[in-house]
Amino acid sequence: MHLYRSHNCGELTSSNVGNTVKLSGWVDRKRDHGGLLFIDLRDHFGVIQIVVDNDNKFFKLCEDTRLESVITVSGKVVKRSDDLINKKLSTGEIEVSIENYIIESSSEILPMPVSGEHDLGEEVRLRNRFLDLRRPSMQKNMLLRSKIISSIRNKMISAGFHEFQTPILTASSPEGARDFLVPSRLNPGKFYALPQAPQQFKQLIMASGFDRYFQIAPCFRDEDARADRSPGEFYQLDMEMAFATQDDVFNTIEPVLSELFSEFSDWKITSNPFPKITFKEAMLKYGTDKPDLRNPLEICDVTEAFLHEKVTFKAFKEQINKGAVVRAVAAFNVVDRPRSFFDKLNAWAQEQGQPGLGYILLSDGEAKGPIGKFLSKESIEIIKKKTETKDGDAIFFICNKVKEAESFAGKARMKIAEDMDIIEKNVFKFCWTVDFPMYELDESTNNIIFSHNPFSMPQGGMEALENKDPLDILAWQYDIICNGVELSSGAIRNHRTDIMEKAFSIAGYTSEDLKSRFGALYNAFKYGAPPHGGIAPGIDRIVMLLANEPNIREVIMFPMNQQAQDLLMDAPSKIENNQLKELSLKVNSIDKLKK
RNA sequence: GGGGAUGUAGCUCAGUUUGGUUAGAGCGCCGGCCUGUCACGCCGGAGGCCGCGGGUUCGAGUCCCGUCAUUCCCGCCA
Repeated sequence: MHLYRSHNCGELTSSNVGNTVKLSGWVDRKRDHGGLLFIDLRDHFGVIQIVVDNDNKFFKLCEDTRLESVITVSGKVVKRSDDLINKKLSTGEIEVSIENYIIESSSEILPMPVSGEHDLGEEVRLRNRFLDLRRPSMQKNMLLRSKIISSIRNKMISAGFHEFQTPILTASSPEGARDFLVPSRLNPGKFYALPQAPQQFKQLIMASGFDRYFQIAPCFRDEDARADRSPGEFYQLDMEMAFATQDDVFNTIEPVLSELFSEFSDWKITSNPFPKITFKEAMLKYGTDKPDLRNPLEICDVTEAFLHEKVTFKAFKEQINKGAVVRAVAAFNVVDRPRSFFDKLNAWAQEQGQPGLGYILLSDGEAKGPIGKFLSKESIEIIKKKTETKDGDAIFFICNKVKEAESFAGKARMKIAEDMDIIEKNVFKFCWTVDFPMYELDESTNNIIFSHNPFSMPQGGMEALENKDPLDILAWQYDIICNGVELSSGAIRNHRTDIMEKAFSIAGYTSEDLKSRFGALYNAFKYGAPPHGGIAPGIDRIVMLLANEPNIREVIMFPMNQQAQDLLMDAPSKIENNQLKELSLKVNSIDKLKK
């Protein structure tokens, strides 16, 4: 018989009754009855009950074995009598009566519970991640992650893509997020950067004549964390296609995502093709470029209704005269809600730093509510028509400068729907946000800057760059959204050096800037580059959605905490002086350093 | 960098509103009892810098100031 096991802890059934088996695993739980002792033995595959009588020579040893110790037992598989069957366990019809017992590795007193599902503090979980990961829910998440990645690889390969690795030690890129830097020993004073994404490499792969590239790519960005943003590093399904239009990219990635989501979830999924919403429309109707379409409420502009001469609502009128707009969120069938429903929303708005959340209630053909009395018949008609509301509905108003109004209306839309409990459940709602603007105005400097990726192809190409107002130019740039979570940005790239120079010059860069900052790409594109485009959905976020976890750390094996510290490995850590010396580095104000 | 929440036993938390005897519970741990449990049960015990520092007070887990840590959000994330 094998040194450690003949079976795993999850596979034995009543068909094995009478067999002598050997099992290894962790002591999940013990129930000591003095004359009789039960051990729940757990491994990756399941849990099985081991039973020992007190006339067994191993009884005392079993009693003394601490939880989470690793043991090897052998014994006979015994059928449990009908009244002793445990239906919660797949192995619940049987148990193993031990004939031999070996402690492979005994456990000290645990710093946190392992068996059972407990709410535990993040810190203790991360510091003892190897224990945390033993818990069935974490085993399940990690397995899901593995299967998702494997499935993605299969789908991409069968769609004609090839996986290539790109460098981890590369050059710092001037655009985008803060880089993680790595000092070079052989080149004193110079630094590598970890890639924020393999963006330039994948475009170089296209310029190198490969047709369809993908990679489960590690990406590194030194930015602050969020619940859905792991600090430091994350993974993307990075992909790029030669001779591709925007629709080609959509038609390629949509089936991958929808098949993936239906493979790993029972929830309803948006059918292909996913709806496409322009950036402009998204900002108006949803107040964000990542609309959560599970929420049926929409925003619309009703500025016009408040301009009417008979409207006496000065608070809005004065702001409108200064250039503000009024956005409305219509909430259907809320007339019977208690006053507290509206008061709570108003209080919430004030917590958000707003003056409040004004509303009207349509009832008996009239507009009631705090703002109702200021409105004229005509203006109410305009509002009803624009918001498509009727008696029984309420309309909430937000008046502010366009950007602020959009953003707060977006928040209010979600908050109102949450309070109404009308956000659709158990469903994945996908959409594309398309037609992002190529440029935007930097409000602090009044300069025109790239609004997203400077390598996106402007819609209309050179002609648009030469003739249009830069702020009106759209880019072949798109995001894919699921339930309000941005899974990825992508773009059709600018593969023409002449259009690139023009595009950069509009944002205030000279052709020398372009060459020095993005020399490799610029150079490569001088010698014949295919039109190309791609996208890079975030793997961690996909797994998070499919695992239905609210926090991305639940689907990452060894995540860092919010301060970008690995509590298990104690990273980042101090290094020896001779290491610094070898790298020609000196650390300033060392007394300020923590620990 | 800014804002909110939290910080009490190894773990999860109560106690803080209204300052007042020796700071409690469950799990875990140690000891005892228990032959059918499966979150086993029962009895007993150990375990506390109430995050840290300062202040107010006769007296501070509780009030005030500061600070640190964890977390969520804003900024940031082409």
